[in-house]
Amino acid sequence: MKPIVRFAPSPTGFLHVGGARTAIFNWLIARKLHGKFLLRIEDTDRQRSTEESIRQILEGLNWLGLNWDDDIVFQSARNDRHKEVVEDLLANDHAYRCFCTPEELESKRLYAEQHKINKRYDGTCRKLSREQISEFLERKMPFSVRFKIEEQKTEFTDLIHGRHQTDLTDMDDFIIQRSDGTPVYQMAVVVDDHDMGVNLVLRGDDHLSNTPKQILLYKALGWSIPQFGHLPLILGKDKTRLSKRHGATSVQEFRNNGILPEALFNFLCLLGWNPGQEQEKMSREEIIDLFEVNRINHTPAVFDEQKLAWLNSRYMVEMPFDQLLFHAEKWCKDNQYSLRPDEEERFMFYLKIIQVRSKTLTDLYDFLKIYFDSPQIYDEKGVQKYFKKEGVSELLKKLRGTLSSLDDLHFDAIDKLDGLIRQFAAEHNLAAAKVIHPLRLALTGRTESPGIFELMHILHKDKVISRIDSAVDYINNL
RNA sequence: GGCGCGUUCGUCUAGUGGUUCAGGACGCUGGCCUCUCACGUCGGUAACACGGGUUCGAAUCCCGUACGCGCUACCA
Repeated sequence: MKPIVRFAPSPTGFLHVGGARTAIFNWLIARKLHGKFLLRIEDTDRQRSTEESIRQILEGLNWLGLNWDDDIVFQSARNDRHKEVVEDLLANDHAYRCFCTPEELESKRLYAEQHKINKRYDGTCRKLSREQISEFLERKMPFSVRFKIEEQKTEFTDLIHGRHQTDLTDMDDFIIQRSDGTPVYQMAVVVDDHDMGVNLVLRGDDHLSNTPKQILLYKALGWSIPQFGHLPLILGKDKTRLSKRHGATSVQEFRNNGILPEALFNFLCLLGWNPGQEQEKMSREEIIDLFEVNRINHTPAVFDEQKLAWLNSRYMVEMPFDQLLFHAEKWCKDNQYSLRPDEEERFMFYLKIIQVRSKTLTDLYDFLKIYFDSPQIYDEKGVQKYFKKEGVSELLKKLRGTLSSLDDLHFDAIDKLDGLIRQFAAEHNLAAAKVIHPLRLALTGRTESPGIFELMHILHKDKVISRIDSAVDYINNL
């Protein structure tokens, strides 16, 4: 049977990585077995749901490449249908009206808690007579609708956890419709999943204990029960549920931090699922191919940002050049930097040598900035170590003199620059490093960078000279 | 409180009764490379929560304990 799965976020915030992973796993099953991946927005909580959140969630899914099938279902638009099903349940005696007020229930609960007795609903309204009910209805008393539990236990096989039995004897006759006529979550999911044809529900572990209730509803309605699979949660470093205080948790934040979608996708897959092979960096196609629900773990996994960073760096390094160029050009355009035709070749070369040093897109952009702009600030430690040394200003000035007397063509050959700097150092009785380090700081503002001779070639004569000048000024003003 | 889920290196995990004094990856760490950084490369580090069983034999099966998490709402 082809799986029809769904992702059903409630639009009360950004797309969380936990939600994203749930979406990914669902998407993978659908794509692997040529089923459908549906999207439903659970916006019944009108207070907390926002348009902006919906936008963010869709954007996050798109960014991760999780395309959905069919039209998006908005739960709030299905109120009438939910009511209709509740009416059926009422008519078939699978549910009953409860006229207890929230206040009454609350005080009963409190009492039960204090006296350490079972605090489940006492079933007052379950025993109401026909006459009482019509009387209450006539008096227009508000009521909620409760599901009548009649079975002793339910049983189902969870795709991830295996056989799962629940003793129903101490479960409440749970509410399925609020007194304002809106359905409660348990009711809405069942109706929507059924109507959407969902036959496999893969969701977070936190719904595991709710599943028996839903199964009861399916049975009462005479609907076929989907398969269920419950994914372990994602935890933060301190092993508690991943939340804002653990740092970045929304897909959007990772995007802003220069993480590539394919890296986050790949990483999230590895959280709780094992491909059954040692290779961990996998393309979307490979993952679809290897994905198996029965290789999903049942242990909660800690979100390891360092490993994500590593994976991302692999994606950066192995990125095809045209893609790298695409990102670079987009950045240039966004920041209004442009190249003269004679610069292009050197710029491409620069891209290649900064690629291996960029662990994120942000790193890449930082390197690009070095190409276009003279250093605005110099690394503080570098200044201490190289600029505050005796005679550095004079040394750079002399170097500037030597370089400025060179022909432009000299900057086209990296090995010539190499020879020149080493010779210059030798003439001043210095180790080459003594010249290279201050020069690097002058050209980039940093203590680390790609090879200095490559850099001189890339920046070419004009930029090299003017940056040395700025550095000399800076040193003289120290 | 009740019910449920879970527990292999710091982290992600492999492992489904013997071929494992537990394999891979990230991290950390030592060397090499070197103008710095990164990459690369060769090494190192470190785990079956605890206690009982079952068995010739247990990380693997069973039972307790501890710890963590979830549900127990007219939240989703």
